Amino acid sequence: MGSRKKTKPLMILLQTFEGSNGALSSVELVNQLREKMNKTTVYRILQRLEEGGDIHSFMGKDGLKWYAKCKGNKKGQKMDAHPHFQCSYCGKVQCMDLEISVPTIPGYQIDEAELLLIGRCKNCLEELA
Amino acid sequence: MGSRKKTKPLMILLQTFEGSNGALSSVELVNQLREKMNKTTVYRILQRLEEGGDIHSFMGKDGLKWYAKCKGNKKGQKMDAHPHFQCSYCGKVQCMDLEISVPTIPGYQIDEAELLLIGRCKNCLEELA
DNA sequence: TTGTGAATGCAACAATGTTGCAATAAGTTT
DNA sequence: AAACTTATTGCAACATTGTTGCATTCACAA
Repeated sequence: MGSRKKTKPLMILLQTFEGSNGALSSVELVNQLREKMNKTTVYRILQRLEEGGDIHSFMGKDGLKWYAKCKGNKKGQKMDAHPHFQCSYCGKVQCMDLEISVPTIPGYQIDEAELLLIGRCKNCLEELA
Repeated sequence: MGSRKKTKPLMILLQTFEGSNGALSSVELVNQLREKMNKTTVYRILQRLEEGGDIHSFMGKDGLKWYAKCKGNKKGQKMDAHPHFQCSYCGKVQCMDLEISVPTIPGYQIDEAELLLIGRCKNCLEELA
């Protein structure tokens, strides 16, 4: 008894997303998992998870890559387009549960759309009040 | 005659934007101006131009910072929100002359919105046809 | 057990961007 | 014009984010 299998990095990473409501930046992930796995592994697993459609990524205004768990949308389907909100005060990023309207442009083929909203988040606004 | 003032880096940079219809990435700018000025100067001038409202910046899907000249909108006014299109084939980025609709989110203050559209641009589509 | 391919760690590298400081240029005051 | 002051630039060194090559380990199948 007791000889349980070592939890795999991929699982650890997925759990990290479960335990967080917002999006996680690469930096946050690398730091938070520093003792459990190598940063190369973090990046590689993120890539695998993204390719597999389990998480999606986008660039923050801060120049960091942010990752979040995919909710409703099935694997491979790119156009689930919800906006992301980045607070310019606390820096945190969240997925917003809204549909965005993606414009059509004659002559162009649009495969993906990222709407990044920048401002002040609920928490930071309340702290101010 | 002939002793004209040396053109200042800031002017050179602004002219670079004039001569280009699309957006320019930091990398492109640093490379293109390598012989005329130091990369530190490029970055510093970009910052000044952005603060002054002459250009605006946004993150591309490629993780690079892209810059483009501000057209209609007056200095300081952030919410002119037009989308940017990045071609995943040639990598080029353009400002799209469209208004985008920025959602409202109760409890949040939205100061800025960036819509990045990713797909295949006119040129790349035509080459395929 | 052995063999095979995938997954991981490690170190070194690459690219983008920033900082400190010295040198220069531009503008002001006397 | 000379002296002073401030802003601009260049350079080198650094910081951060991310990638690559290669050796090692792990998981699984024969």
